[in-house]
Amino acid sequence: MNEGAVKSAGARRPGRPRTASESDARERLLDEAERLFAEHGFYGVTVRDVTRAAGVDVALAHYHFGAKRGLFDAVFLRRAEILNADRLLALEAARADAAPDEPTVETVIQAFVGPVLARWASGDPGWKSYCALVAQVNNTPSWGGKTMTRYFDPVVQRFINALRQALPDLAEADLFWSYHFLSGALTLTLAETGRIDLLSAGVARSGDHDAVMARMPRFFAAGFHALARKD
Amino acid sequence: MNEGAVKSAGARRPGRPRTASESDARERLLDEAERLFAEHGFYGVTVRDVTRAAGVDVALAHYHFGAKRGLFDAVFLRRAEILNADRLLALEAARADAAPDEPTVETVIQAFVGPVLARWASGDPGWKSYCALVAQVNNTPSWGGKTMTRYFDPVVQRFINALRQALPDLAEADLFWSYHFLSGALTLTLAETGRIDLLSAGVARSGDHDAVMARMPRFFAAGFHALARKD
DNA sequence: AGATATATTCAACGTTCGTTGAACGCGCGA
DNA sequence: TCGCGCGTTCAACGAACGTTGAATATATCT
Repeated sequence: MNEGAVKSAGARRPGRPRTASESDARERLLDEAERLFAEHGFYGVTVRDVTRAAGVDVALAHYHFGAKRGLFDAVFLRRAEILNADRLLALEAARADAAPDEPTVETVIQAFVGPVLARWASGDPGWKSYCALVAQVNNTPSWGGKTMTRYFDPVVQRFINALRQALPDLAEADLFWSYHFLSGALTLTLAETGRIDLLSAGVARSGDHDAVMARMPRFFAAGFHALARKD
Repeated sequence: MNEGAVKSAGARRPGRPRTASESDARERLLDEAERLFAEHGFYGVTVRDVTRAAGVDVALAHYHFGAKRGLFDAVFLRRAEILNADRLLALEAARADAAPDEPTVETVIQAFVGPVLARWASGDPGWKSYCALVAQVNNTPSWGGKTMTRYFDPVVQRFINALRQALPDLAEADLFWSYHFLSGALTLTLAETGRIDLLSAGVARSGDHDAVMARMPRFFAAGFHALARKD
């Protein structure tokens, strides 16, 4: 008999029939890769780390995803699509609520940060990891900008347009820099490094979704408006 | 004769006498490590990458810095001390300018971001790399928070105090979250990933120090004030 | 049941990793 | 001038790396 896979991490039910496409080993590889990449970065994780955590042979990762980078891209793509759909829905809802007016700056920001913060605070550790991963990529100089652009900026452009309509007096450069500030604050929040806990001696807690949601839209709406004022 | 070190990167002047302690190979190792760590992260760079770039043998890195992590820490510490001193000086200058009043929120923010943005835009590639490195560490979940706290937060606390004095009505949690937002925006700026260039089709440029300095203090001062308003 | 396709493991490849002990060169104080 | 200490190179260790071709197990189809 097969005596490999000594410490199988899987909850694999042996009797259940399964079609080829719904392999749960593949899903487990994605989950473990997500967790490990988020914690240690792309180069800080080996393919063997991932396959060991998933309880499968190292060759299986290459069978499903090709090279190591393919595995990373698959991880990054999986939830990006969900997040983009969430955001577009939230933007449309904000537009519907405000009709026949355009939604306010604060409402647009809420539609932008709300979906990701909700997933982040949902209790699903997969989403927590994914958010931390995005934060790291967004601050990676060599290939982070291009990666973020590719996966997220088509939707981001829609939000930029909505912000532009809400702030007709804001210069174009101001608009993009303001979004840039928002993006940096959001990703640092999602990184959840624990620094704010230490700095504030516990007054503010890294994972406090409600605290962020209560402050971020108002804080950044004020910033956008401040740059729009010409004085 | 020695035929190693084929492509020596050094501008080593052969005639100059030098005491043991001012070895420029050591300095070159720090410079190259800084550049490479900033670009690819800690795990994305091998000790051999660094020594090859510095034009020295791989064993020399271990002689000067012990393990790989020692090299990284030496890189991180070198400019942290300079930056902290810069910031304290700027804070004192702001206080002196405002005396006998307390400096405004916008002035304190200026004293916080001004020194690092000035170094960042100074044209010294070493400082550019260092800033990108800090950005990456600040967004690293596993050990980033602790590292930032250790090297920077003693000085940050002084700025927090100054902000507290400028905004007596701001609740403590609001104060720390506001700083957190500022920190995220600043580090994403320093990361200089080029994403904003792509997103704005060139209207905003990643490395544009003047653009950031002209917007950041006003933008974030407005954010701080917005959370202080109780409505 | 037998054939077929997909999923997974086995075993190994060549390379590169971080690290180390010993030797070497050389300026400087005795 | 001798030797001593520091900076540096040499040569190599064992381990771990990403990747691969072939063998094996499992599920589906005829």
